[in-house]
Amino acid sequence: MAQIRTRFAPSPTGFMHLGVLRTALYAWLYAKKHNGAFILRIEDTDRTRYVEGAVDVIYETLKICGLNWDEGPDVGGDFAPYIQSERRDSYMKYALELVEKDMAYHQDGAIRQKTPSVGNTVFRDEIFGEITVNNTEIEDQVLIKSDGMPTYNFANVIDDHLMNITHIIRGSEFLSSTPKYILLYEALGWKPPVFIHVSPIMRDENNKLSKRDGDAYVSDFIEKGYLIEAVINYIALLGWSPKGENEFFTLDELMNEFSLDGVSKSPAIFDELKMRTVNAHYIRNLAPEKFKELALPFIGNPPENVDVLCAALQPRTELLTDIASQVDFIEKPCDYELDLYNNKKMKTSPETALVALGEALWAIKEHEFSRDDIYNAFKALADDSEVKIGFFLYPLQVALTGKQTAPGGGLDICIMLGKEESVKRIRTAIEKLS
RNA sequence: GGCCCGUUGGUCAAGCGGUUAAGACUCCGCCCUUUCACGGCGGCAACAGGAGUUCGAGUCUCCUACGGGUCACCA
Repeated sequence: MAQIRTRFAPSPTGFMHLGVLRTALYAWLYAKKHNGAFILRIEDTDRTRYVEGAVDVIYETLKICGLNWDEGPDVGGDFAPYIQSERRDSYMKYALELVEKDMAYHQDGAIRQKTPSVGNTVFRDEIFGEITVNNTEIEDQVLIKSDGMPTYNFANVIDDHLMNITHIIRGSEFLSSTPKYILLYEALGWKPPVFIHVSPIMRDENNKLSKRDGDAYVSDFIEKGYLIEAVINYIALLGWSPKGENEFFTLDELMNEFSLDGVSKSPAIFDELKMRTVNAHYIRNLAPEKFKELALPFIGNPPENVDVLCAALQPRTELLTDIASQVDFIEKPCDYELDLYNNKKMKTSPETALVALGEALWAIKEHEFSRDDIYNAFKALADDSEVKIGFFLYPLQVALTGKQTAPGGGLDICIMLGKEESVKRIRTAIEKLS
């Protein structure tokens, strides 16, 4: 059997939409799963929409996603060029061939295909099954516009055939125009490729996820602190479901798992909350060094023991961008009211805090500066006075951070900040309480 | 409006004639615990509606409703 060849054919608009990325992903997965080739072709027949640098955005996005292409404008290939505006001559040739065969005609400077007015056009879509359309529904379509450029549909058919594309994976908005494609393949005497239409990603029940919503671009999500692997994983599952229970996949795993029969027919509503939790999962599973590398830019001036900080931050980070608000105490404790020392569960108050902090000072000074040693000191203290250890550690947290919730308990923060800084902050807190 | 397609919890979804109708996210409890998280355990919650076919229908057929797509010399 011939090699499977899929293609991704975006128009260079300057941005990569999530839905577009998913289509590219499916095309890539399908090709790679079957040891096929993934072709990148730029569809720029509409010169009025040309945007400077837009092609680079496409390259960059595919690269960070790991969707490598086997043929394309930059890497070349046996069927170059891969930019439609550079392929102009071939389109006219086939259009004229159809005119020659009396299957198309000139009109107002354009060339239109003659389409039958009786009978049905039937085709099969791998997702939707067999679809039948009455030919009376199909108008004579324009092949070449009066400016000499091919229409999108015509260029597509020609290019896909010339590039030996075997499977066309694209958005379901093309389902309705597929009969036109079929008619064109028939007129040209070519074998149509396999059609695979994928339903759109929706913002809500009524609207597609779109540029107007402001945050539908891949770049938006990266800026928000998403890991690209998480984005890929999430959108892969939007509209496709794997066989087993596992919902987390690397690109390679997706490639192995991917199968057309798991692709759903109905549109899927995008849920950022869920994508966020997928992202959180990816962040938690990062190697500590990797997390540190990604987190550092968001931390500012790191504390004495940055590794402890990162270890505390990692399970508390869903998006890289929510690190900043968690580390605002590192430079100096946040401003706080004495009331913050009141905690019902810990049975603490400003008064008890004063005592607890005095003990904390002792515990830190008299013991090895390690988490375990200081913990044991507090534990003994707590057991002696028959209180929970939080009786000592919660006030410590407040003194060190000025915050009710922190990435780690009092002791963790203490270790993060280091002995000297901790002692300094505890002293300041004691003054404030006195 | 014509044509094409779709419809399982709030969301993603499994299911492909016989199930107590999976799982994940959200939400709510409980446990763990020095806060908050992580983690563990448990819970709430669905076959759009109506006719058929069948011993039996979420699964097949038809109708209705709702939703999407498309009807360009845009892509």
